[in-house]
Amino acid sequence: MMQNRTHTCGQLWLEHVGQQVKIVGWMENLRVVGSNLGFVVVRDFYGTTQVVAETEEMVAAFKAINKESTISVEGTVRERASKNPKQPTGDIEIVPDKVEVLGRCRYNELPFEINRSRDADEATRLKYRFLDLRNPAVKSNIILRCQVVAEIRRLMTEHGFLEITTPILTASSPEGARDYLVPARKHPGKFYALPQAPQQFKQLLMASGFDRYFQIAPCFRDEDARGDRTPGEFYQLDMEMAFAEQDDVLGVLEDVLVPVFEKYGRYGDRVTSAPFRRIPFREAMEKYGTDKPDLRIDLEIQDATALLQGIGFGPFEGNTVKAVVVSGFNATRKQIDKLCADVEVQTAQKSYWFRLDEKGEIVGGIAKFIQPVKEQVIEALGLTPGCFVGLAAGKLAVAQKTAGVMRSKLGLLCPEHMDKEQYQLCWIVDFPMYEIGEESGELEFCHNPFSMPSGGLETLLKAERGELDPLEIMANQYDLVCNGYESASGAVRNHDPEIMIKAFELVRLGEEDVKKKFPAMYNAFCYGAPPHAGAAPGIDRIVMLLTGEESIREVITFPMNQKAQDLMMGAPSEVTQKQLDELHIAITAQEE
RNA sequence: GGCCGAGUGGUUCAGUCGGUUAGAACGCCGGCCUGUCACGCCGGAGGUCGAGGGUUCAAGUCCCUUCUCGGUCGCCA
Repeated sequence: MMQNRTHTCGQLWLEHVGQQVKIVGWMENLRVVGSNLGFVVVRDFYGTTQVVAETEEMVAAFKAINKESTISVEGTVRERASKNPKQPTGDIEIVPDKVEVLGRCRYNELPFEINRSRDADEATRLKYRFLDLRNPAVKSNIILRCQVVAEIRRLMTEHGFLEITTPILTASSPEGARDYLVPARKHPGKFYALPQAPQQFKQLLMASGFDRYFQIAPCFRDEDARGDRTPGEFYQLDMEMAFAEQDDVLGVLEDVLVPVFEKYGRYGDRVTSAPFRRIPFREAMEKYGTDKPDLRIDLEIQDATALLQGIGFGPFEGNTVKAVVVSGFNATRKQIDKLCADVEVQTAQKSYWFRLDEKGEIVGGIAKFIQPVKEQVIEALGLTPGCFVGLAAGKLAVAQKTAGVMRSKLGLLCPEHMDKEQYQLCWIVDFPMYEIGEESGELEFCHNPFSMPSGGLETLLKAERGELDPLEIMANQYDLVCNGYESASGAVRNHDPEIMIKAFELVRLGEEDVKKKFPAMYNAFCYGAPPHAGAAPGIDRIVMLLTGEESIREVITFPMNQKAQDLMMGAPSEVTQKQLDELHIAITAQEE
C-alpha cells in the first residue's frame, strides 16, 4: 500500500496514463449516471481530478461518503472516453481500486455550496471561513496576496533594505487613532498598546544607523470599518531610508510597486509608468475635490463662483460654487435624482444640476436661474449641446468635496469618461502642515507632526515672526493614490529636535510636550540623527486593487466583520474572573 | 453614535391591494439512468417569514419597539 500521495489533483495528464497513482483531497462532487457508473471530483490545493466508479460496489462506496470529506484514492490513470476541455486534467481519470476516508464530513448539508460561497451571506461566510476558503475563487486572492508579499520582500531586499521586526506590545501613542490596549499584569493600572504603525521604531532604527529598513508590518487601530478599511488590524509595507529625500522614497516605491502591479494586477498590462505624476494637494482639491483622485476619470471640476453669484439662487449666494461638466450623460430625470441623492448620502450636501439640450437650451434642475446668464455660462464652462452640469456649493472645502463626489459618480455612470480597466497611479504632494481645527477653531497639525516642514526651520521662523501664514506652510509629505484609493502615505521626517520644538510651538505646544509624547524619538534625535524619509503602502489595499475586489475582506484570510468581531473564533469574548483579577481589571459596563 | 438598505426551508431569492394550504432554483433524502462534468428524469422531506408588541374578522405584507448584517457619515496623526 502506498503511504503518501504520488500526485496532486492538478498534476495528472495524458503522459501518466497507465500509471498506478494515489491522490488525496476533498470529495467535491459525485455524479451517479447508472447503478454501476459514477464520477467523483476530487479537489486539493492544486486542482481537481476525476475518479470513475465502474462497479455497483464502488458507486455504493462513494455514495456512502458525504461530500467535502477528505479521501484518498489509489488506482490507475486512464485516458477518458469523453474528455472535458474545460478541466485542466480533463483528458484523464483515475480508475480506483482502493478508496479511503481520511477525514469524514459529518454533515451532508453545508452552510453554503463551496463553489458558490461568494454568493452566500457574508456573516455565514465569515463564521465558516475555513469552508469559504475551500472555494478556489476565494482561495486565489489569498494565494495572490502571498505572491505579492513575497515579490515585495524580494524587490525591497534587492534594493538593499533590511527586514526588521519591531515590538507588538509597546506604549500608547497620544496621536492618531484609538489604541488597542493590553493590561500589564505586573504593573497594575498600566497598559501596553498595540502599535498603530511602527512609526517611532523605524525612525529609531534610522537613528541607529540601519540605513534602509522595511517590514511587512501589522498595524492596529481601533476605528470603525469601511469597504476599503478593515477594522482592528491591517498590514503595511513599512519602509524608511536614512540620508534620503522625497525623490529617493518615491523612486524606490515606483521601482518596487510598478513590477508588482504589472505582474500581479488584473489590469497589469495597463499600469502608469514611472515616474508617476505629482499633484500638489491644493491642485488635487481644486481639480478633483479629493486628495485621492481617481485619474481613470477624465473629468475636472471647474470653478463657477463668480459666474453664478447674483443669479438669485439662494444656496449659491456668498458661497463657493463648483461645477462638473460632462458630455454624453443622457440620464433620465430619475437617474439624475438618484445621482444627487447618492451624492447627498456621501457628503450630507445638496447638489444641483442643469443641462444644455441638443437645441442649445438650458433645461432641467435649476435651469430657470441659469437662463438669464446663459451665454456667459456656456462660454465660461465650455458647454456644448447635450452637456450635463452638476453643481455644488458651500465653503470652499465643502463645495470641492461635494463636487469631487459628483465627479466620481458621473465617471462611474459615463463609460466614455472612465476607462476602468487600468491602474492610474499618482503622487499627491505638498500637503499643508497645519489647519484650523473644526472643534477648537485654532491652528492644529493637519496630518502628523513627524513630517519636516518644507523650508525647514527658516519657514517656521517666518511664520513665527508673522511674515508667513502658518496655513501656507507645506509638509514634506506624500501619498500614493491608485484609482481613487490612498495606497501609501509617507514623509520626509523631522529629525531635528530644534525644528520639532518650533513646529510644536506654532500649535501652542513646546519642548515638554514633544518629550512627553515621543520620549524615545526626541531623546534619540538629540544624539545625532540622520535626515530620513519613508512611507507605508497598505498591503491589503494594494492586493484589493490587484484583484479588483471591492471589499477588503476578500483579500484577508480571516477577516473580522464591520463591528470588529471574528465570528469564526468568537472574538472578542468574555474572560474568567481569575484572568481579570490577575490583570487588576474590573468590568463596570453591563452587557445587556 | 447618526442616516440608508436588508433579514422568508440548509443556501440564494420571489411573494401584487392585508385574504385559501407561503412559492422557485440550488442543496438534501429516495428511485431510475453505462460516459457524466452546473449530468438528466421522477418522487419526497424541510418554514414559529430575525424577535417582541400593536392595528384588524384576517398580518410575511400595515404601525411601534428591538436585534443582527451590510453600506455610508462621524472616526481613521
